[in-house]
Amino acid sequence: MADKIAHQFMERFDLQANVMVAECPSRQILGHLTSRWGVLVMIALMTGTHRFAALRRRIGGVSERMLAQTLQQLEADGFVLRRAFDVVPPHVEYSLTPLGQEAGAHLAPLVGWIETALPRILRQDAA
Amino acid sequence: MADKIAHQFMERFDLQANVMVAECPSRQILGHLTSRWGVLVMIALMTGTHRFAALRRRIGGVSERMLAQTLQQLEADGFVLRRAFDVVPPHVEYSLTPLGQEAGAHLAPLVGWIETALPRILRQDAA
DNA sequence: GTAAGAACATACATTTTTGTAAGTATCAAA
DNA sequence: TTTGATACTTACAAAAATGTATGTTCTTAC
Repeated sequence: MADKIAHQFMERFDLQANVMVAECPSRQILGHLTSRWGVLVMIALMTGTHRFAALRRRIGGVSERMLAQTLQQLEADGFVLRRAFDVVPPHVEYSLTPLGQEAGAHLAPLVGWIETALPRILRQDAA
Repeated sequence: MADKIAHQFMERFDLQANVMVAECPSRQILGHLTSRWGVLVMIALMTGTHRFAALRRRIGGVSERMLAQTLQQLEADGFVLRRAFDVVPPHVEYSLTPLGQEAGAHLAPLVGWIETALPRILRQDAA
């Protein structure tokens, strides 16, 4: 699917990926990582393994549909690891892969900065 | 407008903003900064002042409409400074405000990491 | 004199994203 | 026995994002 296409471009961008180029696969990865729920899922998983319902409770406002979709995307990119136990009721654990932790290590500071800078940012708005 | 509402919530989140809370204004800021074109505009402006057309050429795939819209949003948040010279044809320069540079300082590493890690990320996909 | 460039605004159409509601299977608690 | 919890999926609908095309206004280059 879309993955095969990415690999074709990959050969051209292997030497130097560039997000400024529309066709560069890095664009899509950036998109997944900075998607509305993607960032929050990554941040939430930075604090350790979580189950689906736990993530949903932690991330205010996500619908089940969006959470599932986002997790699948991040899993496909290799950022999230999904471990399912074959029991009933179902038990599934989500965590970050080593690659995901690297990404998270860059997302966390950004989010952290926004949270602490928020008062300054909002004050600026009025000006 | 929406700004006034943000300030109302602000009082509650002034002590500690939290992106995990749906109503926290930090969510919107995060959204602007990580929007499809927002990230790229910020990154582009990290390298200095640019004119509208220059930004458009630099950021592959942006339409005039989206670039203008994104720039206005970032300007409203206080991340981007717009300087217009009253000449004809029009001359407008965009740059990052101090606040914008702080934000950019966190976005750049993220994007940089994605670009260098891309080969690893894409290989992971196949697995 | 006609085309091109500058930095957008605006209307309209389409695409993408997101939400809502309901369904699935099984077990434990009330 | 009805409800709740678990982790989803699917269909349908509404909302949001994005693209395309056109217009503006004046000047310079061809």
